Amino acid sequence: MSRRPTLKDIARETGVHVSTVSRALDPQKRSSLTEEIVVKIRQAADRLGYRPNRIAFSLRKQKSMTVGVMIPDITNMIFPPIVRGIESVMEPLGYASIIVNTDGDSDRERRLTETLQERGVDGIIHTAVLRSDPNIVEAARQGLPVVTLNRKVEEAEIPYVINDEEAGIRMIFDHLHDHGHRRIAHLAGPRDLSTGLLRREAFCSVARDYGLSADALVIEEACRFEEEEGRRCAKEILSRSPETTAILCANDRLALGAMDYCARNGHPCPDKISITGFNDMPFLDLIPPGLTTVRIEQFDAGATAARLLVQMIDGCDGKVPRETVLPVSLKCRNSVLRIETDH
Amino acid sequence: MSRRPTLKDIARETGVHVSTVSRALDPQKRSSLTEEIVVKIRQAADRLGYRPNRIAFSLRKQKSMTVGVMIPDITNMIFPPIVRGIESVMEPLGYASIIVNTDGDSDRERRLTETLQERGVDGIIHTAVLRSDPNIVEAARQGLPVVTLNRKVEEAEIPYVINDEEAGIRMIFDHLHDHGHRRIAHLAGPRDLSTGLLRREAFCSVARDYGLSADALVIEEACRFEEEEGRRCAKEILSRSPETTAILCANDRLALGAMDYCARNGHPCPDKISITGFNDMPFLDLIPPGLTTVRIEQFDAGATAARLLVQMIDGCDGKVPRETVLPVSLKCRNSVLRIETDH
DNA sequence: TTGAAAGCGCTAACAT
DNA sequence: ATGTTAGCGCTTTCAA
Repeated sequence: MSRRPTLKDIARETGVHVSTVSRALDPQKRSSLTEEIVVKIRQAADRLGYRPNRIAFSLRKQKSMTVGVMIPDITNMIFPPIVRGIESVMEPLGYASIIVNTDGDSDRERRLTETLQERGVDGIIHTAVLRSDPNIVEAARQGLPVVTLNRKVEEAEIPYVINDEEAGIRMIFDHLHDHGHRRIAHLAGPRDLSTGLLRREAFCSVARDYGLSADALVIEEACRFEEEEGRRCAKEILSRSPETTAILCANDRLALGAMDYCARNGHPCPDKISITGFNDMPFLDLIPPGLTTVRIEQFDAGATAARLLVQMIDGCDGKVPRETVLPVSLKCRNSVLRIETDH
Repeated sequence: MSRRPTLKDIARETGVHVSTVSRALDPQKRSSLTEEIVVKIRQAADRLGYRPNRIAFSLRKQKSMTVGVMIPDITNMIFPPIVRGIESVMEPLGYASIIVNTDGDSDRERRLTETLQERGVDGIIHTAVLRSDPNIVEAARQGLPVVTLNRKVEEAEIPYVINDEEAGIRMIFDHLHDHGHRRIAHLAGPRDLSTGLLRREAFCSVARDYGLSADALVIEEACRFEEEEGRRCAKEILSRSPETTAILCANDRLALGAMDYCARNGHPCPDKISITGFNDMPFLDLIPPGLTTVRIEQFDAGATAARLLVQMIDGCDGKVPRETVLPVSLKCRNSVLRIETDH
């Protein structure tokens, strides 16, 4: 249990200076040394079981090879794939990720941002729910590389990666319309979350394109992206507008809640009402009747954000696109019924 | 975008020595300074927006205030709650966690263990699937604090936190037996995963207690904890032993797969066959008919492991129990039918 | 009560 | 091609 060997130990062992050892162990500068001494040093390093001390490295180079990943809550199933996407590009480059859960709490978020900065992270990937967040913007303004995921950033020159929410809503609206649905209600997400707002706006926009007037639209807004809110809003929609044939939900959990409510109250999906989701979370295949939804490539989103961040860290800020929009796709299961058009 | 202020900057600003600044900012040693100068220093620190450099701190104190968390795969839904449990005790103490995914790959695991050590983690929480893992054991032997989750460790003096698998299997077996089931098959997990083996052994042990001879037991072993394997093994069980009235599965995903197979092949659960799971993963409520399973408190498991690790880091090794067994509970839904006993 | 100086392990500019 | 030296930002003896 003796302490880890350092360059100094290897230097003593091989009778050279520590800087020589440092050079011998650095693939970049190895070339400027005698083959013979390099071999000797590497052997000694192996023999002693030398492992570089990244902390000392970080202090010296002012580079921690660490990035911060801020997410609302890792237990929300959409985030693990994002995290793995980030890891898939960061880890091979030698970066470690410190993942923090903000719980959407802005106070907590501020503290965590500070913590990450104290730890000298080289950059931050900020997977946002809240549409505005001063702390991270401030950090970015101070020169810390930041990339935002899932949120358009107006405040600063922060590059962001988003999914094509608008296209997704359009796809699924088209899909419903193609199946004869004309009375399509929207079970919207919270307006203060970016996805909630974006999808709602997209819904209105698409509906307008189909010639529906804005005030004729049935929209019910959930307070949170949770099943319980899905149930509540489904009830509201059904009572306010009984002729509704389809509910286009802002995400899968709301849709699942809506389905559950409808099933328990004489409107089984899809026979009596069609319901759609957004996200395509895992295990949807196992939940009857099978939710038709919009698939988002979470892993890719994470990987893309990571690649952008690395570019920024490497100082290629100029080449980093301000906006990256990732394609989404329609995932058809069995929650949409083809119905007769009225006329 | 000027660089972050350091102790030296505050020293210059206030006209004192950096060591004085260091003391003034350390709650522990503040007492040995003049009230007046402490105030002056703290004000200057605030004004400059001073944030301590944890990397320099780490190098000096040989303590990174960072722990490594090794898990197989964060996208496996049982792990996020564990991670949050760990975070819930670590973060308030000032520790950050570096989470790494091993994918059950022993080579990857070796590399990641080294990476964590290079980064000077103060300890590691190792959430294992594989029953044996030389790398982490070696690290522990070298004096690195290590706590293992979900796995009994024979190899070394590593403290471990496990769930009471045996009690869980017994509960659910009792439950099935109480409901009249006598022909209970076991859909076992992979034998090389700790939970797979433990639950299988528990099943055999309980069956023996009920007077069933070992060679009469119907056991089918899955190669992986996945739905597809659940389907395959369910088919196998049904064809080998058509009189089976209940399948006790080693985890929820296997149970879900088994349910799916049975439903599609004329044995709907629970009417024709009763099926049980293990873990109580999220969303089980939404999947009909509702899987009866054993609930594991993943969050608590993570928190418990974290508390043990902190104790070890603090040098209280003596007081750390070698074994911690967490209670589990029965979660009844609707996948078990009461049937008539034969006699 | 405060200052001076050393050093954690490493890299890099400069010197030889 | 290798050695010398300084220093990243901090804590901590030892002196005063």
